[in-house]
Amino acid sequence: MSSAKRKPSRKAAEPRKQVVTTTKQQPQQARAQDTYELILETAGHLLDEVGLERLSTNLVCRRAGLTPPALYRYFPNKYAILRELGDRLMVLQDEAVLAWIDEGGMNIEDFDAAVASNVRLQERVNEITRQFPGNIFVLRALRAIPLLREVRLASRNLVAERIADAMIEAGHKASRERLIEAARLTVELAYSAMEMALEEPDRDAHQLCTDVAKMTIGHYAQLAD
Amino acid sequence: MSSAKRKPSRKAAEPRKQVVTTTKQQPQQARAQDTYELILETAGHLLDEVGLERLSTNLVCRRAGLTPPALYRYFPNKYAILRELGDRLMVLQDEAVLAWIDEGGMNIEDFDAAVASNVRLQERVNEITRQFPGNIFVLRALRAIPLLREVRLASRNLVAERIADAMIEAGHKASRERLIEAARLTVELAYSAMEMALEEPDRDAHQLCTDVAKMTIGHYAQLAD
DNA sequence: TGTACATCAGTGAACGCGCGTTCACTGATGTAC
DNA sequence: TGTACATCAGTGAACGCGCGTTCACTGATGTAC
Repeated sequence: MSSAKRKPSRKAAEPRKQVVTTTKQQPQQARAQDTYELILETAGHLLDEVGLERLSTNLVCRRAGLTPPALYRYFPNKYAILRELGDRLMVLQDEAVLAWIDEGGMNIEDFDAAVASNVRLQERVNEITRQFPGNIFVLRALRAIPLLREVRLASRNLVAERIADAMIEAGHKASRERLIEAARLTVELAYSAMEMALEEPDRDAHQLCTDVAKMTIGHYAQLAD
Repeated sequence: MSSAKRKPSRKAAEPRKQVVTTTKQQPQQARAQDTYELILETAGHLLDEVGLERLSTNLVCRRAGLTPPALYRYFPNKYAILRELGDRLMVLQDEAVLAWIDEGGMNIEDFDAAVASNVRLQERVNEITRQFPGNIFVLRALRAIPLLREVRLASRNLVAERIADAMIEAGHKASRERLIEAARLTVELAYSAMEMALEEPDRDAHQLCTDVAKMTIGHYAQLAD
């Protein structure tokens, strides 16, 4: 579809947005999967080294020992790579949250115990993120690049809905809409704290998680009037 | 200094970081100030149109009706422009917060009244930001570009300290360090909510501010044990 | 189990473009006397 | 109040570079019989 549309090739230096298809092309056969992974891994490490702005497809190729057409076969541009990285990080985080809910992480009456449970979740998610190559830069890209924002928002909204549903099951009185809205905000708060912990490592991460947990649990409690 | 170091011009494609001096050059004489402002204004509007990634010095020049050396006289690169824009937005926001503190916005005992006061501040800051050209993109740049992060953090830390001091004056028992730490988190929460309101305009902004205010005031109250 | 062939995966080399940056210059603004 | 000169502000044109992208091709992997 994108290749078909590219043919006409207007000569005018048009201001049109040239909507970048972030969907990647044909993925696999045995060794192809390896290079696909190699590209992602290389990009992640390059992010840590040169940052978001200086990452380019050519640079990834050089570093991965590939020629551009090889990369091109799987990713139409650097945003497609970032999108895949962002997708994967979000999925990992989401899984941790959903597992925590399934384990009953939210079925706790006592305030302090609920806070402690929430802290455990945050620290688990933070650890997962810390081990992900290019973590901070991927998170920044998810905020800064319009095409990737939807990945972030989709993840946040999914998690917020599940949290809301779990609260309803636990007998919370507020409406589902209201709970989702509240959960979105608390998830954003957790994101912020995670980025703070990653970007300012001299900060007391445990204290940060505890504060976030107290604000979160307190907010849900307050919502029950 | 940077020009002196540039002379040797190694032929090797070095991986050295070439530290980008974001400090701008000589600013003013009568009309020069106008072009300086024109550059910033043009950049702000271009951000809204093409986004952060496609903004370039050449593009700003074309749009502003200037030749590259004219821009170059004041800004060594596009990051310097973004830095100045970010600086200005942060200063505007900070002034609003400090004015609110001076007006006694924090000297309120009653929970609901304190929440209402906090909401008023947030809405004032949001309005200031909304009127700033390129607002969302400037905020994203402040998160995504390493050189600009310090601008954001400096603003956040300044505001957090003032809030902590105001709380101490109002008789809060916790230590200054602890209060600053808490304030940093609540300021980040306010940033997040502001970005949410800007990026997802169909959201109920007033409700969002109220939730943030409740979490914030609740957190400080809880800190007093 | 081996050969013949189709499809998949990656190469080597090159392209046009816009970016950042610089050159030597002209025109505008201010100032000394 | 007017001229002469220094400094400031901006022009026009060009450069090298790396980026995104594409071409026609070779080599690897799987499959039919």
